[in-house]
Amino acid sequence: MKLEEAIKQTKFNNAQHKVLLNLIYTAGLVHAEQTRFFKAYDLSPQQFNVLRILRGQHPNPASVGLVQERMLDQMSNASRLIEKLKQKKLLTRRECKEDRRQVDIVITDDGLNLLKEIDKVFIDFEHRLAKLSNSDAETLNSLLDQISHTI
Amino acid sequence: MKLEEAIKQTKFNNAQHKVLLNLIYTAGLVHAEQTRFFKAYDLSPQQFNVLRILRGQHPNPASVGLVQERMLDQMSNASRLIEKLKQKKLLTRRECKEDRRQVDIVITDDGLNLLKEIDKVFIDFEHRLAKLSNSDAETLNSLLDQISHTI
DNA sequence: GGGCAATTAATGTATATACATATAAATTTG
DNA sequence: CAAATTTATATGTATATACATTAATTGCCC
Repeated sequence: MKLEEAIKQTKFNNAQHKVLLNLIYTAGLVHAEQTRFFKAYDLSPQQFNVLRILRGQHPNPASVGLVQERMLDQMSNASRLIEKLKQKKLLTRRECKEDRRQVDIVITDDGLNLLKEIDKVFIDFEHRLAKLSNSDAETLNSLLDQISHTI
Repeated sequence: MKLEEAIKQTKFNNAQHKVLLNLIYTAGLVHAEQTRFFKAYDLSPQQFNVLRILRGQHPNPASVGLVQERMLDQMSNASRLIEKLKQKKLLTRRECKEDRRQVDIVITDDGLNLLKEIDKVFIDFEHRLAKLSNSDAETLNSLLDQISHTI
């Protein structure tokens, strides 16, 4: 559902004001769909994000800090997210030999298999969410970049 | 900071995949800035949203349901948000005479004054966040509409 | 009018998040 | 090399959110 219908408002102060509402609204929709999608795998979108980061490093370990700096929203709970994934046996966490402040985090075979399973349907899912031509998608990316670049 | 720098990733599967990351990322930045902005008024962005909805109805009362359906993200805690604003004396809540299941919610003079104060700087703040030409802003709105329309 | 489904709001609960602080190890500095 | 500083991670706490459930009231249908 488009913004106007969703919030029952047809007039906006200006296009910039509407952009901000639309951005938050649309991102919220996308986030909700992603949450629903990943629920079938007992993951949150962020947990999936972390697993993908770990796969990118595999077979090398990653530290909590490395995961955190690559996460989409860098809040302070990478620790707890990782703990959750460890409980599900999707990653291992052990003290780093070289720097005992750090922990070595490695995705497990279970984690890799889960990602492989998700891979099968993930691209289709993303294209369903972002139903845009390549050129529209590129335009959208560049406009979003304009915003994030100045914040 | 742009997406690529923020998540230290320069290659994406395709433009659609990047759009989804970019959308969540940029909306997160905007949301964080809004949270920071409203903190000076001891409000959350959602609380501000609720106050504006109530001002739109003033001097008529609004029900919890009406507020909820106009909110940007319609979660289930409109009740609790309203309770918070009542504690701050920014609105009043009383049983609705016509339908005793409902409650009549009205913004107080304190609430209206607070909004008036925020109004003074809010447009500038929004233009700083969405630094786009009118035509770019309109393009962005239409691309976001394309996404939300199909979800 | 009595019983039942639908509506409205509030609450319970688990998890997520923001922000501050704590703890421990490494690094710098005098 | 000891003290102070910085860095890496974990934890505490308050609030936010998603989702399910409850409680009260209304409207409907017979």
